[in-house]
Amino acid sequence: MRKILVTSALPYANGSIHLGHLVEYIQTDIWVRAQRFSNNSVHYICADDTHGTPIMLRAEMEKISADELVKKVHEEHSNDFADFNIKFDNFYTTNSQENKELSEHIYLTLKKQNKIEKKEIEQFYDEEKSMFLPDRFIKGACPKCKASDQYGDSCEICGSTYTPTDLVSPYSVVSGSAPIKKKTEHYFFKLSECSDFLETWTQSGTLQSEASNKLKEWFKTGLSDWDISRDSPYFGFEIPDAPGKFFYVWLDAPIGYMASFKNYSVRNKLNFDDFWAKSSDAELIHFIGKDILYFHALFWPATLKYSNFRLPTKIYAHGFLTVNGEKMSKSRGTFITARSYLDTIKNPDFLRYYFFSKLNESMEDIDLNLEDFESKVNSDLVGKFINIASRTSGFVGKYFDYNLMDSNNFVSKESKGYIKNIVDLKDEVSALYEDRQYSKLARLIMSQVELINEFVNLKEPWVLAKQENQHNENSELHEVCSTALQAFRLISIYLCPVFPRLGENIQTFFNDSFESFEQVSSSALKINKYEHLLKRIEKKDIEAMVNLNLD
RNA sequence: GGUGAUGUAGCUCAGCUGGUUAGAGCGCAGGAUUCAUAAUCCUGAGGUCGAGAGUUCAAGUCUCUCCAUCACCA
Repeated sequence: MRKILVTSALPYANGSIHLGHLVEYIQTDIWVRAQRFSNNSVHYICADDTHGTPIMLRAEMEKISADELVKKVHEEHSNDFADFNIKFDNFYTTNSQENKELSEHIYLTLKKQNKIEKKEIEQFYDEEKSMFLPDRFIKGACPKCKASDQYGDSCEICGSTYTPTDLVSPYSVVSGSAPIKKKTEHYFFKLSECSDFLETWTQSGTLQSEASNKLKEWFKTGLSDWDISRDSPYFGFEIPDAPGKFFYVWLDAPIGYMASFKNYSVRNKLNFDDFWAKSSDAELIHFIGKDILYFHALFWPATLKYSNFRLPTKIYAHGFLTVNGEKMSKSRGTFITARSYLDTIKNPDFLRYYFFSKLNESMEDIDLNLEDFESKVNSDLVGKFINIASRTSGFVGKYFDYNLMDSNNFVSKESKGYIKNIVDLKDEVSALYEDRQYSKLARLIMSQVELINEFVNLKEPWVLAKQENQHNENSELHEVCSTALQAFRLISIYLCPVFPRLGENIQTFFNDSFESFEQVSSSALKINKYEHLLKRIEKKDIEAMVNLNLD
């Protein structure tokens, strides 16, 4: 049995969860559930990422303290995740005592290892607010195309990139005043000294090959040292022995994985070191978006290594979500929040299945086409999959008092064959989950579903049912319906990690509890009266969802 | 500007190390059926595999150039 610690990236406490976020949480949650169905021991950890200037300023705008804001958002995020059946073992916060202690410990160890140095740098400063400004908080006209109100790092209109100094008449987003340049002392993690280690490590099979290739490019230009401090005022942890200096949010964010686990391990009597010490034999697997590969594949392993912790076993990066083929957009109503989906479409399983049917192991972007979403999900899930149970269970109730034939007692070669084929898929199914080849798995399983419907059409149980002698147990009618329903059960076991809510309904229907892929070697002996397991998506609900997200 | 990726039927996507008439699902057209949430099954129409050139007996699959989209970097 493998011992696995899994993380999803920490959502920033500055905004609501949207469908783009959910690609990752759904991908990870399916993976975690599937691992449990493969009888491995998994701990699934996450937290809110709570520090930094944007949080500080937003709290100010809302006239509450940063702590209050972070608490409020944590509750919102927790509810969103819970309602999508993203089942973290711990959803914690980086604004915690555990995280503070671990961050300090790691920093001090790095310092002892001579990996920290102080350098004087020049930064933009807002005199009116008495604070240093990140690039994103300086706006002005683009030097190239003169578009107004562009950010300090790049122009959204013409796409050119530059530094804030290049802007025409720059101003601080915070106060509106013109920023000045000011010198200050910052702390740096000497990443340049870690090049050799990182270059080897990133090519060692921990990353997808695409990701390794991407990183090669960064090594070509050479790694520069990493600025890990920010000046007061800043919402975060103050650096030990450095009054007025705080850890940059990206230092303590990944440490939040450890902190969340620490908090969880204490409550669940697990040994922290079993998972984080250098000698740990547990796997550590990070699911992330490709946009933060840089942090997870360079800064994070370097941080861990030189503070004497274990390194990640795998880093799995996924692509972005587009909606109807385009970047999510507020003006088109395609910047869809998790909550608006839940309020209109209600059932999280639809989105979970849709993402499942499109995700693979690569970093390619995936597209949510809303029309495709509606027809595909209705057709696959309701039209084909659920239909198997819906079209056969009536006969079983009416003529056989809800009793099913045990698959082992099937006499026809066909029935035996269908069941055996599905049972034999077990290893392939669990391997496809493991490798995150979800879309391939979806096709594999749907092809089985189609075979069963085909079989039912061919055997015409409704014709058999007209014959009196078919109403006895173990008749052909009984065997045909039992074959379909046993197959339906097996497929449900395979897909249970994908749609937990539908899975619940199916388990109730069979009076069974699905926990492991091993259960495909058993049969169900009785069903309950069939009630609709799933209600289809309606076009008007999708429209309502889009409308809710229009600016 | 540099780097990486993507570009296959109306839509969403498969096509491993190059090898018979390029596949699936959805959608569409026609038919079968009525057990089932107008669900299911069969048949069919639809593609110069982004464009051009090259290597090869043979290229969607390799090489080069170009175009488009996306991301990252200075």
